[in-house]
Amino acid sequence: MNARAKPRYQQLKDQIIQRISTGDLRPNDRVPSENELVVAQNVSRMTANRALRELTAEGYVKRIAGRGTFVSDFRSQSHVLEVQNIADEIADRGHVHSCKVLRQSRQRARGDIATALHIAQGVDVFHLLLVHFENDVPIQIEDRHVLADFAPECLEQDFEHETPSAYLTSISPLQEAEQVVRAQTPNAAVRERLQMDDDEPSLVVIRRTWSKGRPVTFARLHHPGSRYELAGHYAPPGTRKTTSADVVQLEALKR
Amino acid sequence: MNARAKPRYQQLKDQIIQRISTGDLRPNDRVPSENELVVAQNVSRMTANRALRELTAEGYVKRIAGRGTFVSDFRSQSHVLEVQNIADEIADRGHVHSCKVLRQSRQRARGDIATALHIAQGVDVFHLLLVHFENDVPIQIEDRHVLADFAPECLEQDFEHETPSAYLTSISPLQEAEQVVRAQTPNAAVRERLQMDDDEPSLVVIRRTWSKGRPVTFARLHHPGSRYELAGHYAPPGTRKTTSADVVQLEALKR
DNA sequence: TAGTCTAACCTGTATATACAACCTAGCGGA
DNA sequence: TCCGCTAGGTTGTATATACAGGTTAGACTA
Repeated sequence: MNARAKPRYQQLKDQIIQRISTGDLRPNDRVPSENELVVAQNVSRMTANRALRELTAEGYVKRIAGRGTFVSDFRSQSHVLEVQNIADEIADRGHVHSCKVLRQSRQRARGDIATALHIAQGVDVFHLLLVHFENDVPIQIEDRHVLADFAPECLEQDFEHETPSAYLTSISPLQEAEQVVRAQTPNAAVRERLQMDDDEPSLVVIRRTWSKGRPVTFARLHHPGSRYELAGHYAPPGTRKTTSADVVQLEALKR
Repeated sequence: MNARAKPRYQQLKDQIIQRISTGDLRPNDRVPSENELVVAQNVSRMTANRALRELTAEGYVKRIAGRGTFVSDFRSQSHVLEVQNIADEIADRGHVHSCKVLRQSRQRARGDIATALHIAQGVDVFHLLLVHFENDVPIQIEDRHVLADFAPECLEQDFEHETPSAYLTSISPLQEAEQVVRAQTPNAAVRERLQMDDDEPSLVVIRRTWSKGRPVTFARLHHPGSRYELAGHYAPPGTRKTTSADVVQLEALKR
Protein backbone atom coordinates (compact mmCIF):
# COMPACT_ATOMS: atom_id res chain seq x y z
CA MET A 1 0.00 0.00 0.00
CA ASN A 2 1.31 3.39 -0.96
CA ALA A 3 -1.68 5.14 0.56
CA ARG A 4 0.17 5.23 3.89
CA ALA A 5 3.24 6.83 2.38
CA LYS A 6 2.52 9.91 4.48
CA PRO A 7 0.66 9.99 7.77
CA ARG A 8 -2.87 11.38 7.67
CA TYR A 9 -2.07 14.47 9.75
CA GLN A 10 0.75 15.33 7.35
CA GLN A 11 -1.57 14.94 4.38
CA LEU A 12 -3.98 17.37 5.99
CA LYS A 13 -1.16 19.84 6.64
CA ASP A 14 0.08 19.56 3.07
CA GLN A 15 -3.41 20.14 1.66
CA ILE A 16 -3.90 23.27 3.72
CA ILE A 17 -0.43 24.64 3.00
CA GLN A 18 -1.13 24.01 -0.66
CA ARG A 19 -4.40 25.96 -0.49
CA ILE A 20 -2.62 28.83 1.23
CA SER A 21 0.29 28.98 -1.16
CA THR A 22 -1.90 28.88 -4.25
CA GLY A 23 -4.00 31.71 -2.89
CA ASP A 24 -7.12 29.59 -2.56
CA LEU A 25 -7.00 30.50 1.12
CA ARG A 26 -5.91 34.08 1.70
CA PRO A 27 -4.69 35.77 4.90
CA ASN A 28 -7.44 35.98 7.52
CA ASP A 29 -9.63 33.53 5.62
CA ARG A 30 -11.26 30.88 7.74
CA VAL A 31 -9.70 27.42 7.60
CA PRO A 32 -12.02 24.41 7.96
CA SER A 33 -12.67 23.63 11.61
CA GLU A 34 -11.61 20.39 13.24
CA ASN A 35 -15.11 18.97 13.04
CA GLU A 36 -15.43 19.96 9.41
CA LEU A 37 -12.19 18.16 8.64
CA VAL A 38 -13.48 15.14 10.56
CA VAL A 39 -16.45 14.70 8.25
CA ALA A 40 -14.86 15.98 5.03
CA GLN A 41 -11.60 14.05 5.28
CA ASN A 42 -12.83 11.11 7.33
CA VAL A 43 -10.28 11.42 10.12
CA SER A 44 -10.68 11.55 13.87
CA ARG A 45 -10.82 14.91 15.56
CA MET A 46 -7.48 14.36 17.28
CA THR A 47 -5.81 13.91 13.91
CA ALA A 48 -7.36 17.10 12.58
CA ASN A 49 -6.37 18.82 15.80
CA ARG A 50 -2.76 17.73 15.40
CA ALA A 51 -2.60 19.03 11.84
CA LEU A 52 -4.03 22.43 12.75
CA ARG A 53 -2.00 22.67 15.93
CA GLU A 54 1.26 22.06 14.09
CA LEU A 55 0.31 24.57 11.40
CA THR A 56 -0.17 27.06 14.22
CA ALA A 57 3.29 26.36 15.64
CA GLU A 58 4.76 26.77 12.16
CA GLY A 59 3.07 30.14 11.72
CA TYR A 60 0.73 29.29 8.87
CA VAL A 61 -2.50 29.79 10.79
CA LYS A 62 -3.73 31.23 14.05
CA ARG A 63 -6.46 29.73 16.17
CA ILE A 64 -8.93 31.45 18.47
CA ALA A 65 -10.87 29.29 20.90
CA GLY A 66 -14.57 29.71 20.25
CA ARG A 67 -14.09 31.38 16.87
CA GLY A 68 -12.08 29.20 14.54
CA THR A 69 -8.84 28.84 12.63
CA PHE A 70 -7.61 31.56 10.28
CA VAL A 71 -4.78 31.96 7.81
CA SER A 72 -2.00 34.10 9.24
CA ASP A 73 -1.27 37.40 7.64
CA PHE A 74 2.37 38.14 6.99
CA ARG A 75 2.82 39.96 10.26
CA SER A 76 2.39 36.93 12.38
CA GLN A 77 4.89 35.04 10.27
CA SER A 78 7.45 37.77 10.63
CA HIS A 79 9.41 35.93 13.28
CA VAL A 80 10.64 33.78 10.42
CA LEU A 81 12.05 36.69 8.56
CA GLU A 82 13.22 39.24 11.06
CA VAL A 83 12.31 42.72 10.07
CA GLN A 84 11.04 42.76 6.53
CA ASN A 85 9.41 46.11 6.10
CA ILE A 86 11.45 49.22 6.75
CA ALA A 87 8.31 51.29 7.30
CA ASP A 88 7.15 49.04 10.15
CA GLU A 89 10.62 48.98 11.61
CA ILE A 90 10.73 52.77 11.71
CA ALA A 91 7.21 52.96 13.10
CA ASP A 92 8.21 50.54 15.88
CA ARG A 93 10.88 53.01 16.91
CA GLY A 94 8.20 55.69 17.09
CA HIS A 95 9.65 57.62 14.17
CA VAL A 96 8.15 58.86 10.94
CA HIS A 97 8.73 56.97 7.72
CA SER A 98 8.62 58.59 4.31
CA CYS A 99 9.96 57.57 0.98
CA LYS A 100 10.69 58.82 -2.49
CA VAL A 101 10.38 56.79 -5.68
CA LEU A 102 13.29 57.39 -8.05
CA ARG A 103 12.38 54.81 -10.65
CA GLN A 104 9.43 52.54 -11.33
CA SER A 105 9.80 50.90 -14.73
CA ARG A 106 9.47 47.74 -16.74
CA GLN A 107 12.66 46.09 -17.94
CA ARG A 108 13.89 42.91 -19.55
CA ALA A 109 15.99 40.91 -17.11
CA ARG A 110 19.67 40.73 -17.88
CA GLY A 111 22.70 39.09 -16.32
CA ASP A 112 22.68 38.98 -12.53
CA ILE A 113 19.00 39.76 -12.25
CA ALA A 114 17.96 36.89 -14.48
CA THR A 115 20.26 34.56 -12.60
CA ALA A 116 19.03 35.69 -9.20
CA LEU A 117 15.38 35.25 -10.17
CA HIS A 118 15.94 31.94 -11.97
CA ILE A 119 14.57 33.27 -15.24
CA ALA A 120 15.86 33.53 -18.79
CA GLN A 121 17.48 36.69 -20.10
CA GLY A 122 14.89 39.06 -21.53
CA VAL A 123 11.95 38.02 -19.33
CA ASP A 124 9.87 40.97 -18.09
CA VAL A 125 10.69 42.36 -14.66
CA PHE A 126 9.88 45.58 -12.86
CA HIS A 127 12.65 47.75 -11.52
CA LEU A 128 12.00 49.85 -8.44
CA LEU A 129 14.44 52.34 -6.99
CA LEU A 130 13.42 54.13 -3.79
CA VAL A 131 14.96 56.06 -0.95
CA HIS A 132 13.48 55.58 2.53
CA PHE A 133 13.67 58.27 5.19
CA GLU A 134 13.43 58.09 8.97
CA ASN A 135 12.36 61.48 10.30
CA ASP A 136 13.45 62.97 6.95
CA VAL A 137 16.95 61.49 7.22
CA PRO A 138 17.73 59.04 4.39
CA ILE A 139 18.32 55.57 5.77
CA GLN A 140 17.87 53.07 2.96
CA ILE A 141 18.15 52.84 -0.80
CA GLU A 142 15.92 50.04 -2.03
CA ASP A 143 16.97 48.73 -5.44
CA ARG A 144 14.47 46.00 -6.22
CA HIS A 145 13.56 43.80 -9.14
CA VAL A 146 10.22 42.00 -9.21
CA LEU A 147 9.09 39.19 -11.47
CA ALA A 148 6.51 40.85 -13.73
CA ASP A 149 4.00 38.02 -13.85
CA PHE A 150 4.03 37.80 -10.06
CA ALA A 151 2.90 41.40 -9.57
CA PRO A 152 1.40 42.65 -12.85
CA GLU A 153 -0.02 45.81 -11.25
CA CYS A 154 3.41 46.91 -10.06
CA LEU A 155 3.62 50.04 -12.21
CA GLU A 156 0.28 51.36 -10.96
CA GLN A 157 1.16 51.19 -7.27
CA ASP A 158 1.91 54.26 -5.19
CA PHE A 159 4.97 53.03 -3.32
CA GLU A 160 5.34 56.28 -1.43
CA HIS A 161 2.17 55.27 0.36
CA GLU A 162 2.67 51.51 0.71
CA THR A 163 6.19 50.08 0.55
CA PRO A 164 7.04 47.48 -2.10
CA SER A 165 7.63 45.00 0.69
CA ALA A 166 4.13 45.49 2.11
CA TYR A 167 2.58 45.42 -1.34
CA LEU A 168 4.33 42.22 -2.38
CA THR A 169 3.41 40.35 0.76
CA SER A 170 -0.20 41.41 0.30
CA ILE A 171 -0.26 39.68 -3.08
CA SER A 172 0.87 36.36 -1.72
CA PRO A 173 2.49 35.43 1.55
CA LEU A 174 6.16 34.80 1.00
CA GLN A 175 7.44 31.43 2.01
CA GLU A 176 11.15 31.58 1.91
CA ALA A 177 13.89 34.18 1.94
CA GLU A 178 17.61 34.32 1.59
CA GLN A 179 19.77 37.22 2.55
CA VAL A 180 23.39 38.23 2.47
CA VAL A 181 24.81 41.09 4.52
CA ARG A 182 27.94 42.94 3.47
CA ALA A 183 29.98 45.92 4.56
CA GLN A 184 31.00 47.90 1.54
CA THR A 185 32.36 51.19 0.38
CA PRO A 186 29.49 52.99 -1.36
CA ASN A 187 29.89 54.56 -4.76
CA ALA A 188 29.32 58.29 -5.24
CA ALA A 189 25.64 57.94 -6.16
CA VAL A 190 24.78 55.96 -3.06
CA ARG A 191 26.84 58.21 -0.81
CA GLU A 192 25.07 61.25 -2.13
CA ARG A 193 21.56 59.82 -1.91
CA LEU A 194 22.14 58.67 1.67
CA GLN A 195 23.97 61.87 2.67
CA MET A 196 26.91 59.85 3.91
CA ASP A 197 30.32 61.09 5.01
CA ASP A 198 33.23 60.53 2.68
CA ASP A 199 34.78 57.66 4.58
CA GLU A 200 31.55 56.13 5.87
CA PRO A 201 30.94 52.50 4.88
CA SER A 202 27.54 51.19 3.91
CA LEU A 203 25.72 48.12 5.18
CA VAL A 204 24.26 46.28 2.21
CA VAL A 205 21.56 43.65 2.50
CA ILE A 206 20.87 41.53 -0.56
CA ARG A 207 17.63 39.66 -0.26
CA ARG A 208 15.78 37.21 -2.45
CA THR A 209 12.28 36.15 -1.58
CA TRP A 210 10.35 33.08 -2.70
CA SER A 211 6.64 32.66 -3.18
CA LYS A 212 4.85 29.60 -4.46
CA GLY A 213 8.15 27.82 -4.87
CA ARG A 214 10.01 30.29 -7.08
CA PRO A 215 12.03 33.44 -6.44
CA VAL A 216 9.85 36.47 -7.11
CA THR A 217 11.86 39.44 -5.98
CA PHE A 218 15.49 40.41 -5.61
CA ALA A 219 16.40 43.46 -3.58
CA ARG A 220 19.62 45.27 -2.77
CA LEU A 221 19.24 47.49 0.27
CA HIS A 222 21.97 50.05 0.95
CA HIS A 223 22.21 51.71 4.37
CA PRO A 224 24.56 54.27 5.89
CA GLY A 225 26.85 52.43 8.31
CA SER A 226 26.68 55.15 10.94
CA ARG A 227 22.89 55.28 11.08
CA TYR A 228 21.73 51.73 10.54
CA GLU A 229 22.40 48.35 12.09
CA LEU A 230 20.80 44.96 11.81
CA ALA A 231 19.65 43.39 15.05
CA GLY A 232 18.62 39.80 15.49
CA HIS A 233 17.37 37.81 18.42
CA TYR A 234 17.31 34.05 18.48
CA ALA A 235 15.59 31.90 21.03
CA PRO A 236 14.35 28.33 20.83
CA PRO A 237 10.62 28.23 20.12
CA GLY A 238 8.44 27.75 23.13
CA THR A 239 10.67 29.88 25.32
CA ARG A 240 9.49 33.00 27.02
CA LYS A 241 11.89 35.74 26.14
CA THR A 242 14.23 36.54 28.96
CA THR A 243 16.21 39.17 27.13
CA SER A 244 16.07 42.70 28.32
CA ALA A 245 16.69 44.83 25.28
CA ASP A 246 19.48 46.95 26.61
CA VAL A 247 21.38 48.59 23.85
CA VAL A 248 24.89 47.34 23.45
CA GLN A 249 27.17 50.20 22.66
CA LEU A 250 30.13 49.53 20.49
CA GLU A 251 33.47 50.50 21.87
CA ALA A 252 36.41 50.85 19.54
CA LEU A 253 38.80 47.96 19.79
CA LYS A 254 42.07 49.25 21.18
CA ARG A 255 45.65 48.17 20.61
CA MET B 1 -7.82 25.72 41.52
CA ASN B 2 -4.42 26.94 40.50
CA ALA B 3 -3.18 23.40 39.90
CA ARG B 4 -4.39 23.69 36.32
CA ALA B 5 -2.53 26.91 35.71
CA LYS B 6 -0.47 25.13 33.09
CA PRO B 7 -1.52 22.11 31.06
CA ARG B 8 0.09 18.80 31.96
CA TYR B 9 2.04 18.45 28.71
CA GLN B 10 3.54 21.90 29.27
CA GLN B 11 4.53 20.97 32.80
CA LEU B 12 6.32 17.92 31.45
CA LYS B 13 8.10 20.03 28.83
CA ASP B 14 9.14 22.59 31.43
CA GLN B 15 10.51 19.90 33.74
CA ILE B 16 12.60 18.38 30.99
CA ILE B 17 13.85 21.73 29.69
CA GLN B 18 14.76 22.57 33.27
CA ARG B 19 16.74 19.34 33.65
CA ILE B 20 18.55 20.06 30.38
CA SER B 21 19.39 23.65 31.19
CA THR B 22 20.69 22.87 34.66
CA GLY B 23 22.93 20.17 33.22
CA ASP B 24 21.11 17.37 35.01
CA LEU B 25 20.49 15.96 31.54
CA ARG B 26 23.47 16.44 29.26
CA PRO B 27 23.65 16.17 25.45
CA ASN B 28 23.05 12.61 24.25
CA ASP B 29 21.73 11.55 27.65
CA ARG B 30 18.62 9.44 27.54
CA VAL B 31 15.37 11.20 28.41
CA PRO B 32 12.65 9.18 30.20
CA SER B 33 10.56 7.23 27.72
CA GLU B 34 6.89 7.86 27.21
CA ASN B 35 5.94 4.86 29.31
CA GLU B 36 8.32 5.89 32.09
CA LEU B 37 6.68 9.32 32.14
CA VAL B 38 3.27 7.63 32.24
CA VAL B 39 4.04 5.85 35.50
CA ALA B 40 6.34 8.47 37.04
CA GLN B 41 4.19 11.51 36.31
CA ASN B 42 0.80 9.82 36.24
CA VAL B 43 -0.23 11.03 32.80
CA SER B 44 -1.53 9.19 29.78
CA ARG B 45 0.88 8.10 27.11
CA MET B 46 -0.58 10.56 24.58
CA THR B 47 0.21 13.44 26.92
CA ALA B 48 3.78 12.26 27.40
CA ASN B 49 4.00 11.77 23.64
CA ARG B 50 2.89 15.31 22.99
CA ALA B 51 5.44 16.76 25.38
CA LEU B 52 8.32 14.81 23.85
CA ARG B 53 7.12 15.40 20.31
CA GLU B 54 7.01 19.16 20.81
CA LEU B 55 10.44 19.15 22.44
CA THR B 56 11.66 17.37 19.32
CA ALA B 57 10.17 20.03 17.06
CA GLU B 58 11.79 22.70 19.21
CA GLY B 59 15.19 21.08 18.92
CA TYR B 60 15.72 20.10 22.54
CA VAL B 61 15.70 16.35 22.01
CA LYS B 62 15.86 13.85 19.21
CA ARG B 63 13.89 10.64 19.10
CA ILE B 64 14.76 7.33 17.48
CA ALA B 65 11.99 4.78 17.07
CA GLY B 66 12.94 1.61 18.89
CA ARG B 67 15.76 3.23 20.86
CA GLY B 68 14.50 6.15 22.85
CA THR B 69 14.64 9.90 23.32
CA PHE B 70 17.94 11.72 23.74
CA VAL B 71 19.03 15.25 24.55
CA SER B 72 20.21 17.08 21.42
CA ASP B 73 23.78 18.18 21.25
CA PHE B 74 24.38 21.76 20.21
CA ARG B 75 24.88 20.91 16.58
CA SER B 76 21.33 19.89 16.04
CA GLN B 77 20.10 23.10 17.63
CA SER B 78 22.25 25.20 15.35
CA HIS B 79 19.40 26.12 13.05
CA VAL B 80 18.33 28.48 15.81
CA LEU B 81 21.51 30.42 15.69
CA GLU B 82 22.79 30.38 12.14
CA VAL B 83 26.47 29.82 11.99
CA GLN B 84 27.97 30.09 15.42
CA ASN B 85 31.42 28.68 15.11
CA ILE B 86 33.81 30.21 12.61
CA ALA B 87 35.91 27.05 12.52
CA ASP B 88 32.93 24.95 11.40
CA GLU B 89 31.94 27.59 8.90
CA ILE B 90 35.40 27.52 7.32
CA ALA B 91 35.48 23.74 7.37
CA ASP B 92 32.12 23.66 5.57
CA ARG B 93 33.71 25.65 2.78
CA GLY B 94 36.44 23.03 2.56
CA HIS B 95 39.08 25.43 3.78
CA VAL B 96 41.61 25.25 6.59
CA HIS B 97 40.98 27.10 9.82
CA SER B 98 43.71 28.25 12.13
CA CYS B 99 43.83 30.82 14.86
CA LYS B 100 46.17 32.77 17.07
CA VAL B 101 45.49 33.79 20.66
CA LEU B 102 46.56 37.37 21.38
CA ARG B 103 45.23 37.62 24.88
CA GLN B 104 43.73 35.25 27.43
CA SER B 105 43.41 36.92 30.78
CA ARG B 106 41.26 37.52 33.82
CA GLN B 107 39.79 40.98 34.30
CA ARG B 108 37.31 42.84 36.39
CA ALA B 109 34.31 43.89 34.33
CA ARG B 110 33.98 47.59 33.67
CA GLY B 111 31.53 49.82 31.84
CA ASP B 112 30.05 48.33 28.70
CA ILE B 113 31.13 44.82 29.55
CA ALA B 114 29.42 44.84 32.91
CA THR B 115 26.30 46.30 31.35
CA ALA B 116 26.24 43.80 28.52
CA LEU B 117 26.63 40.83 30.86
CA HIS B 118 24.16 42.17 33.45
CA ILE B 119 26.74 42.12 36.20
CA ALA B 120 28.14 44.67 38.63
CA GLN B 121 31.32 46.56 37.94
CA GLY B 122 34.34 44.64 39.18
CA VAL B 123 32.94 41.12 38.80
CA ASP B 124 35.45 38.63 37.40
CA VAL B 125 35.39 38.00 33.68
CA PHE B 126 37.80 36.46 31.21
CA HIS B 127 38.99 38.42 28.24
CA LEU B 128 39.89 36.56 25.04
CA LEU B 129 41.37 38.17 21.96
CA LEU B 130 41.98 35.94 18.95
CA VAL B 131 42.54 36.21 15.23
CA HIS B 132 41.00 33.52 13.01
CA PHE B 133 42.51 32.59 9.65
CA GLU B 134 40.98 30.90 6.63
CA ASN B 135 43.76 29.30 4.58
CA ASP B 136 46.22 31.54 6.45
CA VAL B 137 44.33 34.72 5.51
CA PRO B 138 42.99 36.61 8.56
CA ILE B 139 39.23 36.73 8.49
CA GLN B 140 38.00 37.47 12.01
CA ILE B 141 39.12 39.18 15.16
CA GLU B 142 37.26 37.71 18.11
CA ASP B 143 37.15 40.03 21.10
CA ARG B 144 35.22 38.10 23.72
CA HIS B 145 34.36 38.45 27.38
CA VAL B 146 33.12 35.47 29.36
CA LEU B 147 31.49 35.39 32.76
CA ALA B 148 34.15 33.86 35.00
CA ASP B 149 31.89 31.69 37.10
CA PHE B 150 30.29 30.24 33.98
CA ALA B 151 33.57 28.90 32.61
CA PRO B 152 36.11 28.75 35.44
CA GLU B 153 38.62 26.72 33.40
CA CYS B 154 38.79 29.37 30.71
CA LEU B 155 42.43 30.30 31.25
CA GLU B 156 43.60 26.70 30.93
CA GLN B 157 41.98 26.07 27.53
CA ASP B 158 43.98 25.89 24.32
CA PHE B 159 41.80 28.01 22.08
CA GLU B 160 44.06 27.54 19.10
CA HIS B 161 42.86 23.96 19.13
CA GLU B 162 39.20 24.39 20.11
CA THR B 163 37.51 27.74 19.48
CA PRO B 164 35.97 29.62 22.41
CA SER B 165 32.59 29.16 20.80
CA ALA B 166 32.94 25.39 20.67
CA TYR B 167 34.31 25.30 24.21
CA LEU B 168 31.54 27.42 25.67
CA THR B 169 28.76 25.42 24.07
CA SER B 170 30.36 22.23 25.38
CA ILE B 171 30.01 23.54 28.92
CA SER B 172 26.30 24.17 28.63
CA PRO B 173 24.02 24.41 25.61
CA LEU B 174 23.22 28.03 24.96
CA GLN B 175 19.59 28.96 24.93
CA GLU B 176 19.32 32.40 23.58
CA ALA B 177 21.39 34.81 21.54
CA GLU B 178 21.23 38.38 20.43
CA GLN B 179 23.29 39.90 17.71
CA VAL B 180 23.82 43.24 16.07
CA VAL B 181 25.52 43.66 12.72
CA ARG B 182 27.24 46.89 11.74
CA ALA B 183 29.33 48.26 8.92
CA GLN B 184 32.13 50.29 10.36
CA THR B 185 35.46 51.89 9.59
CA PRO B 186 38.09 49.86 11.42
CA ASN B 187 40.75 51.49 13.55
CA ALA B 188 44.41 51.03 12.74
CA ALA B 189 44.88 48.02 15.02
CA VAL B 190 42.03 46.09 13.45
CA ARG B 191 43.03 47.05 9.94
CA GLU B 192 46.54 45.82 10.53
CA ARG B 193 45.57 42.56 12.18
CA LEU B 194 43.14 41.74 9.38
CA GLN B 195 45.48 42.94 6.62
CA MET B 196 42.81 45.24 5.27
CA ASP B 197 43.13 47.90 2.60
CA ASP B 198 43.13 51.51 3.71
CA ASP B 199 39.57 52.31 2.64
CA GLU B 200 38.08 48.89 3.32
CA PRO B 201 35.17 48.80 5.78
CA SER B 202 34.75 46.09 8.36
CA LEU B 203 31.66 44.02 9.12
CA VAL B 204 31.22 43.88 12.87
CA VAL B 205 29.02 41.35 14.64
CA ILE B 206 28.26 41.96 18.28
CA ARG B 207 26.81 38.92 19.94
CA ARG B 208 25.56 38.13 23.41
CA THR B 209 24.71 34.61 24.38
CA TRP B 210 22.51 33.37 27.20
CA SER B 211 22.72 30.15 29.14
CA LYS B 212 20.58 29.11 32.08
CA GLY B 213 18.70 32.38 31.86
CA ARG B 214 21.57 34.84 32.11
CA PRO B 215 24.01 36.36 29.62
CA VAL B 216 27.30 34.50 29.83
CA THR B 217 29.40 35.83 27.00
CA PHE B 218 29.73 38.99 24.98
CA ALA B 219 31.69 38.95 21.74
CA ARG B 220 32.69 41.54 19.19
CA LEU B 221 33.68 39.96 15.89
CA HIS B 222 35.45 42.14 13.34
CA HIS B 223 35.70 40.97 9.71
CA PRO B 224 37.22 42.48 6.58
CA GLY B 225 34.36 43.69 4.40
CA SER B 226 35.91 42.45 1.20
CA ARG B 227 36.45 38.91 2.42
CA TYR B 228 33.50 38.16 4.64
CA GLU B 229 29.74 38.29 4.38
CA LEU B 230 26.90 37.03 6.50
CA ALA B 231 24.39 34.77 4.80
CA GLY B 232 21.05 33.74 6.19
CA HIS B 233 18.29 31.54 4.94
CA TYR B 234 14.79 31.59 6.36
CA ALA B 235 12.05 29.13 5.65
CA PRO B 236 8.98 28.23 7.67
CA PRO B 237 9.56 25.08 9.69
CA GLY B 238 8.19 21.95 8.14
CA THR B 239 9.12 23.07 4.64
CA ARG B 240 11.52 21.18 2.47
CA LYS B 241 14.13 23.59 1.23
CA THR B 242 13.53 24.65 -2.33
CA THR B 243 16.40 27.09 -2.53
CA SER B 244 19.23 26.36 -4.83
CA ALA B 245 22.23 28.03 -3.34
CA ASP B 246 23.39 29.99 -6.32
CA VAL B 247 25.76 32.72 -5.36
CA VAL B 248 24.39 36.20 -5.66
CA GLN B 249 27.02 38.51 -7.00
CA LEU B 250 26.90 42.11 -5.98
CA GLU B 251 26.81 44.64 -8.73
CA ALA B 252 27.59 48.26 -8.02
CA LEU B 253 24.53 50.48 -7.99
CA LYS B 254 24.84 52.92 -10.84
CA ARG B 255 23.60 56.47 -11.18
C1' DT C 1 31.43 -20.82 19.29
C1' DA C 2 28.64 -18.58 16.01
C1' DG C 3 24.46 -17.56 14.17
C1' DT C 4 19.40 -17.00 14.58
C1' DC C 5 15.23 -15.95 16.64
C1' DT C 6 12.22 -13.95 19.86
C1' DA C 7 10.51 -11.14 23.61
C1' DA C 8 10.49 -6.73 25.45
C1' DC C 9 10.71 -2.05 24.86
C1' DC C 10 10.65 1.98 22.16
C1' DT C 11 8.54 5.56 19.02
C1' DG C 12 4.85 6.81 15.49
C1' DT C 13 0.35 7.05 14.28
C1' DA C 14 -4.75 6.82 14.58
C1' DT C 15 -9.27 6.61 16.81
C1' DA C 16 -13.07 7.36 20.14
C1' DT C 17 -14.41 9.81 23.93
C1' DA C 18 -14.80 13.32 27.41
C1' DC C 19 -14.88 17.74 29.64
C1' DA C 20 -13.64 22.67 29.94
C1' DA C 21 -13.46 27.30 28.27
C1' DC C 22 -14.45 30.60 24.84
C1' DC C 23 -17.26 33.12 21.40
C1' DT C 24 -21.31 34.52 18.92
C1' DA C 25 -25.78 34.63 16.85
C1' DG C 26 -30.20 34.78 17.93
C1' DC C 27 -34.11 34.26 20.90
C1' DG C 28 -37.01 36.08 24.47
C1' DG C 29 -38.37 39.17 27.92
C1' DA C 30 -38.60 43.80 30.04
C1' DT D 1 -36.01 49.00 21.35
C1' DC D 2 -32.66 47.17 24.19
C1' DC D 3 -30.66 44.06 27.25
C1' DG D 4 -29.51 39.53 28.93
C1' DC D 5 -29.35 34.75 28.44
C1' DT D 6 -28.72 30.52 26.19
C1' DA D 7 -27.69 27.06 22.61
C1' DG D 8 -24.48 25.52 19.60
C1' DG D 9 -20.12 25.69 17.41
C1' DT D 10 -15.13 26.16 18.22
C1' DT D 11 -10.59 25.32 20.23
C1' DG D 12 -7.76 23.21 24.21
C1' DT D 13 -6.70 19.54 26.88
C1' DA D 14 -6.63 14.75 28.72
C1' DT D 15 -7.35 9.78 28.68
C1' DA D 16 -7.66 4.89 27.16
C1' DT D 17 -6.81 1.96 23.56
C1' DA D 18 -4.89 -0.09 19.43
C1' DC D 19 -1.73 -1.45 15.89
C1' DA D 20 2.57 -0.85 13.07
C1' DG D 21 7.38 -0.80 12.80
C1' DG D 22 12.22 -0.11 14.58
C1' DT D 23 15.92 -1.75 17.90
C1' DT D 24 18.27 -4.52 21.10
C1' DA D 25 19.54 -7.86 24.47
C1' DG D 26 19.46 -12.33 25.54
C1' DA D 27 17.89 -16.96 24.99
C1' DC D 28 18.15 -20.68 22.05
C1' DT D 29 19.91 -23.63 18.43
C1' DA D 30 23.10 -25.69 15.17
